Amino acid sequence: VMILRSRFLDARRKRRNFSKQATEILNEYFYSHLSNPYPSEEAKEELAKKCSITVSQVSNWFGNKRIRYKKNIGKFQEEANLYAAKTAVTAAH
Amino acid sequence: EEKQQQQLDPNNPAANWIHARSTRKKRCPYTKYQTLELEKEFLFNTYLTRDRRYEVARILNLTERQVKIWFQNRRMKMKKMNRERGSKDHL
DNA sequence: TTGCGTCGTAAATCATAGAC
DNA sequence: AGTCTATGATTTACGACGCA
Repeated sequence: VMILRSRFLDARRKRRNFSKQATEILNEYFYSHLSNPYPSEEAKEELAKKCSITVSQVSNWFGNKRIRYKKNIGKFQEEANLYAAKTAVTAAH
Repeated sequence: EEKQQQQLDPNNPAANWIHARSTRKKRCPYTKYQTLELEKEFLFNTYLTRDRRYEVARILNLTERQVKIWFQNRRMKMKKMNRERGSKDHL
C-alpha cells in the first residue's frame, strides 16, 4: 500500500509530457479554431476526456499554446499547415 | 525582447485574439520572504480586513492592490486544489 | 459609485523531461 | 553524462462582470 501510495504521489508530482495522441487531439482543435482558440468549458471537458487529462491541463495547454503561437507564428507554420491539411482531409470524407 | 508584430494577414491565421494590454504592469515574482509571510497570513484568514491589508502591504513593501490580488489568486488556487483533492481521493 | 468578490486569461517564469 | 530546449505548471496582474 505504501509503495502504491508513494508511486501515485510521485506520478502526481512529476510532470509527464502528454501522449502523442493527446497532443494530436489538442492541436487539431487549436488549428481548426485558429480564429478563436478558446474552447468553452464543455469543449474543454470533452477534450479532457478524449485526451485522458484534466480540464485544468487542457486550460494550461491552450494558455501555453496561444501565447507561444502568438510569440512566434513562423515557428508554428509547418505545424499549422499539417493540421490544416489533416482537417481538410477528414472533412472531405 | 522586441515584439515582432506578424504581418500574416495574407495567410489569414486570423489572429485577432491579440490582447497585449500595453499599460499592464510587468509580472514581478515576489521574494521567498514575501510569499512566506503572505502564506502565513492566508493560513490565519483567507480573507483580509482593510486594516490587515494595509499592515501586510506595509510590512512586505507591496501595494495594497498587490496584496488584495494576491489573496484573490490564492483563494482561486485553494479552490483548484480542493477540486482536484475531491475528484481523486479514493485511496 | 465604490469596492471587493469570482472567473478566465495573458504573460512571465519556474521546473524538469527529454532530445541531442 | 552534460547541455539545452520544449513543454507542462505556477505565479502576478487585469478586464469583465456580479453583488451589496
